[in-house]
Amino acid sequence: MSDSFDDIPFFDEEPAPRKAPAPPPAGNGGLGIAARAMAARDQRRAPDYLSGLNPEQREAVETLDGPVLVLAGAGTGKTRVLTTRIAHILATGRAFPSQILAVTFTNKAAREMKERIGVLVGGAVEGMPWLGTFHSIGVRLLRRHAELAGLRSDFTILDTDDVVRLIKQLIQAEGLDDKRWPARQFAGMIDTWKNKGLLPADIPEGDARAFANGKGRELYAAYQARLKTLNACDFGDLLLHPIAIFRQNPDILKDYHGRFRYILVDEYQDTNTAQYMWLRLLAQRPKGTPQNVCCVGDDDQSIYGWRGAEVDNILRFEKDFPGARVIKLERNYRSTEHILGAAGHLIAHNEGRLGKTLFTDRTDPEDEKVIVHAAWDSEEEARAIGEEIERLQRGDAGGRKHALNDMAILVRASFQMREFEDRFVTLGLNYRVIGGPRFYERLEIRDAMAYFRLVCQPADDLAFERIVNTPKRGLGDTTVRYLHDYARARDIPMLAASAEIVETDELKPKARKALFDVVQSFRNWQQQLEATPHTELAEQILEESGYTDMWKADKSAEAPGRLENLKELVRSMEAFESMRGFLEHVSLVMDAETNENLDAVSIMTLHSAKGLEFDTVFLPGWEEGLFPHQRALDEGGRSGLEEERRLAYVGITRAKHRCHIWFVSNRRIHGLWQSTMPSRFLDELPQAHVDVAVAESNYGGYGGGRGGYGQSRFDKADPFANSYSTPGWKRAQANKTDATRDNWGTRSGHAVERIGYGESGPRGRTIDGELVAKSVADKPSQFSVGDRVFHVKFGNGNISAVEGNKLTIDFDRAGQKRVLEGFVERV
DNA sequence: ATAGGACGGGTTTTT
DNA sequence: CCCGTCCTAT
Repeated sequence: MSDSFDDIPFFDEEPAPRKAPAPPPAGNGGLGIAARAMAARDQRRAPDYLSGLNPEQREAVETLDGPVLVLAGAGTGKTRVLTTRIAHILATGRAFPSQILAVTFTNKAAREMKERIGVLVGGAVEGMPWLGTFHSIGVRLLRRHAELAGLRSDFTILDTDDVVRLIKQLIQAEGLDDKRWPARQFAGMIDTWKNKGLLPADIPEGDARAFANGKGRELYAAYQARLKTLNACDFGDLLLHPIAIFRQNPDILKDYHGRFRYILVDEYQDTNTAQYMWLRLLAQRPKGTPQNVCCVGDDDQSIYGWRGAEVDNILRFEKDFPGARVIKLERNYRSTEHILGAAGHLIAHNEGRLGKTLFTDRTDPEDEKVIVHAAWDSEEEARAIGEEIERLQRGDAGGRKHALNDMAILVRASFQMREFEDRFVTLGLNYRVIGGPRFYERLEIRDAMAYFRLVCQPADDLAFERIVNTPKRGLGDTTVRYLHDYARARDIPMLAASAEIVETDELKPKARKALFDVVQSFRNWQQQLEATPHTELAEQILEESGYTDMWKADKSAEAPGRLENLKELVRSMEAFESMRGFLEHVSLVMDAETNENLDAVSIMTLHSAKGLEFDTVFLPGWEEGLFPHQRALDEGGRSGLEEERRLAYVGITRAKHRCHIWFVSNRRIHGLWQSTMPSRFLDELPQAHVDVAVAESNYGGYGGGRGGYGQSRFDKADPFANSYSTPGWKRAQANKTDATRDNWGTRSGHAVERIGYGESGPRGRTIDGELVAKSVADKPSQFSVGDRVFHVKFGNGNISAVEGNKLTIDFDRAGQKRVLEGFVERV
C-alpha cells in the first residue's frame, strides 16, 4: 500500500481509453462465427500473456464487457486468470491502472496479484492504486471523504484490542457489571452487525435486548459516538462509512462509477453482506451504462460462513447482474486424478452448490490413491505421520527425496497442532506453525505503536491510556480515571486534558511532575514530526520515554527478544515515507514473513491452508465431533455440516500428489480420554480413489468401508508398546528462548519457525466434550480407589483416584489414563 | 506493584 | 488438561 493517501488524483485527468469497446459477445452458448473468426485472428497475434491459457481461462480473460462470474475450482488457475485479465485490460488500452478496482480479502493476495501483474505488463505500469483489500480500499475512500462520516481525514484505525478496551469503558460507564457483560463478547456482536451492514438503528430488537440488560442498541450507539469523538474507526467502519457516504451522496458515487471502468473481485464466495452492499453500490450502474464487473470465486471453498461470509452472494450473481456471463474453470493443474476424484465425490454430498467437477488429463499409474489411516490415539497419529514424513524425506523405497517444505499437516482445530510439535521436537524434525497472534499483536510492539500513534494523533485516548503509565511513572488508576473524567467533561482529548491539569495543583506533586514530563515529551516529539526523519524520531521516542530502558532492566527471559522486536519495528519503518504512512500500513497489514530458506514441514489449520498447495498433505483428526466439528453441527445444522464438508474439500485439494487422511479411536478432550467415531466424511470418499492403509499397526484397519467401524477390531490391540511419553514441549520452549525476530531457533540442528505465534507458544484448546461429563457429574461415583476395572479399549486396570465421575486408572498395559466412569465396568 | 490462586472457557480468522 | 484473566494478599 502507498504511504500517502494524497497521491491519487481523484478525478481522471487521463485521456479517455484509446480503443472503442469491442462488440458484445455473441449468443449465450458457444462463440458465434464472427467471434470465432476474431478469436482466430487474435490467436495469430495473441500477445504472450494469453498463450498457455486454456479456452475457458481465455474466455474469462477476454470477456471484458459486461458482468462476468468466474467459478474457479481449486487449482484451476484462478489467480492467473485475474492477473492476466488485468494485464489484458491494460495492454488493450481499455483502462489505465487507476481506473481498475481490484479487490482481494488478504494483503497477501493483493501483494501477489500486484507482483504478477508487474511481471505480465512489465515495469511500465505504475502500481495499481485501487488494487487492495476491501479494507485498504475502504480506508482510501474514507480518507477522501472523512468529513462526510463525521471524521477528520487523519482518523485512526483501531484494532480489536483497542475496541475491546473502549467497550469495556463504556460498559462500566453505563454502570453495568463488566463481568456479566464481557466487552469481548459485545465487540464480537458489533462485528457481526457491521458484517451485516447494520447500524445501531438497524439491529434486530432481539439482538439489542440480548446484551447489557437490553441496552445493546444504546451501547452500540454510544460506541459509535465515542469513536467519532476519538476520530477513530474500527475495521467494520472502513466499509460501513463508505457505504453510507455513497448512499447519501449520489454525486460522489457517480464520480466513482466514472472512475472505475473495470471492477474485479477475488474470493467472491467469502464476501459478507457489508462488502456485498459496498460492491453493488460501486458496480451496479444505471441501465445502458457498462457494468464491467468480474467476480471470481468458488462456492465449494466457502469456509467463512461463521464470520459472516454469505455464499448466497455468489449464488445470486446472475440475478444481481442480469446477462452475466458465467464461466466455469474445471481443468485442474494441481492434483492427481485420485485426489480430484476423492475431493469431487466428497463435495458432491453438498446440496445447493453451483456444481463443478474438477478434472485433469494427467494420468499416471504411479500416482498413489488417497490413503486413509487409522490410529489408536492422537499420539500414535502424530508418531506415524512423523515417520511417514521422515520416510518421504529420506526417499527410501526407491522414491525420490522430498523436501519438508513440500509437506503440510492441516488440522481442524489448533489444539491438534501441539501433538505434532511435541513429536517433531523429539524427532528433531523442522516444522513451522502458521497462524496465531502476529508480530504486530505483541505487547511491546503495541506499546511502541501507541507512542507513535499518540504523537501523530494526539486525540488517540486509547493510545494515551495504554502508555501513560508504561513504563511505570506512578500514574496509577486513580490518576488516569481522574484524567479520563476531566477530559470527558470538557470533551477534549486526554493528552490535552493532561496539559491543562499539570498547570493546576489538582494532582499530588509527584504525579503532577510525572504527567508534566509526559506532556512535555509529546509536545517535543510532535514538533519534530515534520523535521526529524521518522525512524530517528521513533528511536528517540522509545529512548526518551524510558520504554527501551524498561525492557533493558527486565531480567525475564523474554526481555531480550522484546528489545530485538522493537529494533525490528524501527527497521521496518524505513520502508515508509512517514510515521503516518507506517501506522496506516500496520493497522491494515498484520501478516508475518515466512523464512523460505528453512526446510520445514508446515503445520496449520485447514482455514489458513486455503489458497496454498503442497506436494504431500496430511489430514489428521477425521473424527465425528472434531471434523465435522460438533459445534458446527450444533450451531450450523445442515449448512454447518456442509461448510465442514467444504473444509474437508479444501483440505484434500491442497495436495498435489499425496494425501493422507487419519482418524483415531481415542482422543484426549479436556484432559480426559474419550473414544471417538470415524468421521462421516470418510464414508463419503469413493472407493475407486482411496486406499485403506493396513499394517500401520496391528489394531488399526479401516474396517473396509461403510459401517465397518465396529469397536471390536480394537479389542486385541496392544497400542501401548510405547507408554505415554512426556511431550517434548517443554524442551521446545527451552530450545527457542532465543527465538526472537523471526521466531525460529536453530539449536541442535533443529529449527522451529513460528509464524505468527508470540512467545507463549500454542495454546491448548480442546473440543466440546462437556455433555458426557456433565450428564453424570452430580451422582457420587460408584467406584472407589483400588477397584479393579475393565475398559473396552484400555483393558484391565486399578483405580488410583476418583474425582466425581472422573477416574484415574493405572491400566496394566496402557499406563495411567483418566477416563469417565461411564467407560469402565467393575471386573 | 506483583505473585499466586480461583475461575472460566476452550473451532475456524482477516482486516 | 492447560491457558489467560482477574482478584486478592503481601
